Formats: sequence, structure tokens, C-alpha cells
Amino acid sequence: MTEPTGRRERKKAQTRQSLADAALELFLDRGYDQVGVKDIADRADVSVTTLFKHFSGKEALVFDQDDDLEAELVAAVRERAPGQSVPQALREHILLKQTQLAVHAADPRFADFTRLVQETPALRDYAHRMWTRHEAALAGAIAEATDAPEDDVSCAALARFALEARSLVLRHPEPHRAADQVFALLEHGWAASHPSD
Amino acid sequence: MTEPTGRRERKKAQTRQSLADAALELFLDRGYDQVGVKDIADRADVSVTTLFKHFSGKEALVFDQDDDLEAELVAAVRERAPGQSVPQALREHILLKQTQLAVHAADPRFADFTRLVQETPALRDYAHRMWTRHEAALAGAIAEATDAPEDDVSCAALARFALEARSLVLRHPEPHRAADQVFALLEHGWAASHPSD
DNA sequence: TTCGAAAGTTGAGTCATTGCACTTACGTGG
DNA sequence: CCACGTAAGTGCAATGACTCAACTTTCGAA
Repeated sequence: MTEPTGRRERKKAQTRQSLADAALELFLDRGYDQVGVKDIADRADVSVTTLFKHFSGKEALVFDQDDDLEAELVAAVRERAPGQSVPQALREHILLKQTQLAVHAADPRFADFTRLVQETPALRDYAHRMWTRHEAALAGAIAEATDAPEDDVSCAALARFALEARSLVLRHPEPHRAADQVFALLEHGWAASHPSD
Repeated sequence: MTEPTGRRERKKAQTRQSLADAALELFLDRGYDQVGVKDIADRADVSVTTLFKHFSGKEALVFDQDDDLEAELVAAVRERAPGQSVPQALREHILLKQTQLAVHAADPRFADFTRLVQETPALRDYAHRMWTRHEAALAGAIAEATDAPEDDVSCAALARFALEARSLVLRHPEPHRAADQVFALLEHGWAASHPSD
């Protein structure tokens, strides 16, 4: 009664996938702005209306539904190794995600996809929004982990900064080294007021 | 041959001002999304095309041209009081700007305007983009002020975080106190690797 | 005074996105 | 196994932001 796919849901998923594939294909080929949603719908052989039933907008066509992203972020803080500081846990989690994505890089398309996103303002902004939308949840997790009040400003700041760190690190030629530096800043700043967390 | 206003430039400025006034008026009255650019153009008695000759988009209608914002930011770092750290200088500069804006608050409309911006996603995002666009320049200034390489990651991080701090601080009921906490984090983190800057 | 260029206009057109009134085809309860 | 509710998909029209390609008007500087 739960997942074992009915034909209906299979078709739905398939249509969705066709759209995503068509979009990526066309974007990589001609560039985001040179592709209309009509072109994408045509290539996936559905109507434009249908396209918008599956995706909330043009930008969403090339991003996965990241439903558990927030949960993982919160878990990284809550279930960090004993003795590990919150900033360190976040640094690792972000680098981990980065590496996991890098695995997908087996696909030669992935490098192109990344470049596309970075070079297209609409996509760059969208990705950034999708990522930073978890700030409140992360701030809450940090507050909880350190017995701070729910709305503590330092926690909100650490959350914001850690999330912002991602794009800072990604655009650097040596992400790992960059992450060390950026999080060192947060680490020391945080340690000054939170001795042992 | 330079500034002493010709009639031409006066008219241009006047048209621009009419548009900005009309836009603010209508936005405050009906809300951003309930106003079309046509409505604004009509009220200012110009064509829609003319509106877009003066402003790059609908959101730009309610923001000043902030050409010297970047220069002031850089100056705040470069000409900070002797012995003052970079993060401290930035904290003061941001709070100062905040206060300067508060002066304008003589106008009872200003509070409404601020609320409008914060409550309208399109405007909030636009304002944020306009503010964070100076990240590279600020990072450069910080690097210069601390004899770090032009593209040092820590400098970029401090620049990014300081700029992000603004919205963090503004949404807090006690901005001054919030700024103290947020910049304390940056201060300590920065001091750990930059002893005396 | 004349002439080029800037300010403005009109009107048509593109593009993303939404709403509405359909048809089609699953899947489930009887 | 079949009828019926409902979710998937369609076509079309509309809106709203923005652009483009001719114009016309009006300064201002040589």
C-alpha cells in the first residue's frame, strides 16, 4: 500500500525524468537562456502545462528534490562524534556532500552541469536559495546541541556562515584546503564563546 | 561642461523621480505584487518603455543608485582607526549605515518601506543581492589591509560573512546587541590567525 | 542655426507562469 | 470484473515583465 509502484506512478516518474533529461540536454547544448520551456516540453513530448505540473519553475528542472538535505544537516550536528565541535562537524558534512557529488562526476556531463550552474545567474541563485533555506532548521539544531535559547543570535550566525561557506569553498580550486581555512575562522570564533561544544 | 544642470538632465532626473515616487506610493498602498509596471508608468505619465529606460527592473524602482556604497565599505576597512581590527571596523560601519538610514526614518513612510522590503521576497532578495555584490571589492580591501594575497580565502570569507551579517542583524529586535554577538564570533575567529590587524 | 544624439513614444513580440475547461486512463471498492 | 472517482495530461487564453525596432520630439553644442 506504500511504494510498490503502480503503473500510474511509474508513468508519472517517467514523464518527470524525461523532462529533467530534456532540460539538461538542451541547457548544456545551447545554454540556459537560449532554451524555452516550450522546447523542453516538446522534446519530452508533453505540453507546457504538464511541465509546470511537475516542476515549480524553469530552474527547478535541473535540480533534484532535496527533501532529506535538511535532515542530514541537522543530523550532522546532533550526531557528531563525541568531542567534535559543531563547526568541525559542519565542515566535514559539507566536504562529504561535496565528495559524494564528486562521485557522480564519473558522468562526464557532471562537470559541464556544474559549470552551467555557476555561469548561469538564474541557476546559481536558485541553487543558493535551495541550500540556504535550511538556515533556520540548522540554527535550531545548533541551539539545541549547545543548550542555547532557540533564537540565539550566535547560533543563527554560525548556521548562516556555515551554509554560506559552501559556495565560498566550491569556487576555490582546492576545496579541501579552502574549507580548512574558512572553518578555522568559524571554529576559533565559536570556541571563544562555547568552550567545549 | 560637466554638472551645472542643463534643462535636459533636469527633466530626465524629474521623470526618474516621478517613477520612483509613483512606485513607492503604489507599492505601499496595494503591495508589490498587486501593482503592475503599467500602473506605475501610467501614474508617472510615461510609457512602460520609458520606465525600463530609467530602471533595470521592477524591483530597482524603490532603491537608490548605491554607487558609493562599495567605496564606503572599502574605506571603512582601509581607514579604520589605528589599532582597530577589521571585523570591528566592519561592525561599526554596518551599524553606522543602519543608523544613518534610521535618520531618514523621520519620514513616517520609511518604516513602512522597510516592512515592505522585508515582507516581499522579490524585494528582499534584490536588496540582498545589491548588498552582497560588493563582496569581491571588500575581500580585496581586507587582503590589502592585512598584507594577504589578493585571493586569500580567509579574506573572502570574512568579507562574505560580514556582509551576510547585515541581514542577520537587521531582522533582530535589538540590532546593536545582535551585531555585538555576531561580530564577536568573527572577531575571535579572525584574531586567531591575524594577531594584530 | 543647424545637426546629432538623448529622451520619449507606440506597438508588436517573447517568455515564463497560471487558470480553466476539458479528455484520458488508472486503480480500487463493490 | 466493472463502474466510477480522481490524478495525469491537454489546449488555449490570459497576464505580467521585459525587449526591440522604428519612429518623433527636444536639447545643446559647435
